[in-house]
Amino acid sequence: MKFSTKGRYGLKAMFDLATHHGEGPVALKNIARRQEISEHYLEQIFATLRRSKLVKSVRGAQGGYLLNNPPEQITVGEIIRTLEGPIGPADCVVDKNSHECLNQDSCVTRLVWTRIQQSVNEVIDTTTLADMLEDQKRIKNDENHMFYI
Amino acid sequence: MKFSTKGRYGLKAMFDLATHHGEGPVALKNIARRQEISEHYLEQIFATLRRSKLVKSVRGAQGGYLLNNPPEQITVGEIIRTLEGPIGPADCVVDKNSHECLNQDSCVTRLVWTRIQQSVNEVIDTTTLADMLEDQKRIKNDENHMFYI
DNA sequence: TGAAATCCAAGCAAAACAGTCGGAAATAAG
DNA sequence: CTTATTTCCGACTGTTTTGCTTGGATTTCA
Repeated sequence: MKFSTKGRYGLKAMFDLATHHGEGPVALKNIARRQEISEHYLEQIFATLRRSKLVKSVRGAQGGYLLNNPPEQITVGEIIRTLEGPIGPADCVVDKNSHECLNQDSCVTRLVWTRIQQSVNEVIDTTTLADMLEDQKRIKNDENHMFYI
Repeated sequence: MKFSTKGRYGLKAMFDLATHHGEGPVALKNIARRQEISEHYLEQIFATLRRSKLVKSVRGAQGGYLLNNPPEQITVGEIIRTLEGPIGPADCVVDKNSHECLNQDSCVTRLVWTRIQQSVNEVIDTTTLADMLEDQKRIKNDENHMFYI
């Protein structure tokens, strides 16, 4: 029940991009340094993000990546699903044609998986990069950083 | 972001046990047949469940497993955490001493992971096996089974 | 005594994970 | 025009996790 590094690094990197939104292209090298992620590995992640139109790239010297939409219009859910695939605790709630639910009894456990899936969706689909920028402001203003523990 | 077969089979098996609560020991062979799970693999799962006192065993012929507490007192969360370990989308919200959060910026993404974790906890910690038995009654009463789709 | 069950320890193939490596192509700056 | 910078692309690889299987030992009821 954990996300892989693709999803975790990807969200960090997208948030990094959001903090530099409006300042022109950001080079992977800088994101990699700030977030302590292998640059080559980040390349793979950004290839996926670019193909799904969450970012756009500028090639060549002084190039880099930019958000393809303002932070208000990019949800955590879009980022994570792009990098992790569809979210759900079991195949039978992700893939309609799963063969795990032949038994009628198992439909009840499926109900549990569905509830988990929906509660995760609720969080990730209602949180945008702009919301995260707001969160960061609040964290920065609170000197002892206690409220989020 | 998926549970492994241990968690998924484990919940199915525990629900199976719950449906036979009060009828004496249930043999793994029967659970395995009903839920279409390898019997030997189920053994491993039940070894874990037994060590964490969610079930008790009766050895020998006519033996089997029983819930160690009534279905009202066993939550989905207990079962899943026993079999999957602590739940959370990233190490930094599961393991306090994780080294992933050195950068202050990353605390914001951590806030997202925490919200996901809490919303999953809310579901699994408030659902008991007794709730699932109730769900099954509702499903059985609804002939066309449409409400849970 | 024997069948039915849990208990226990190992082993193992396949898949997923988390990268690395080497170079090609594009572009801005000097 | 050249060079440094940067994205782009594809292949490869070691490690870990997953999802079992196998083979037996032990307990207990009939």
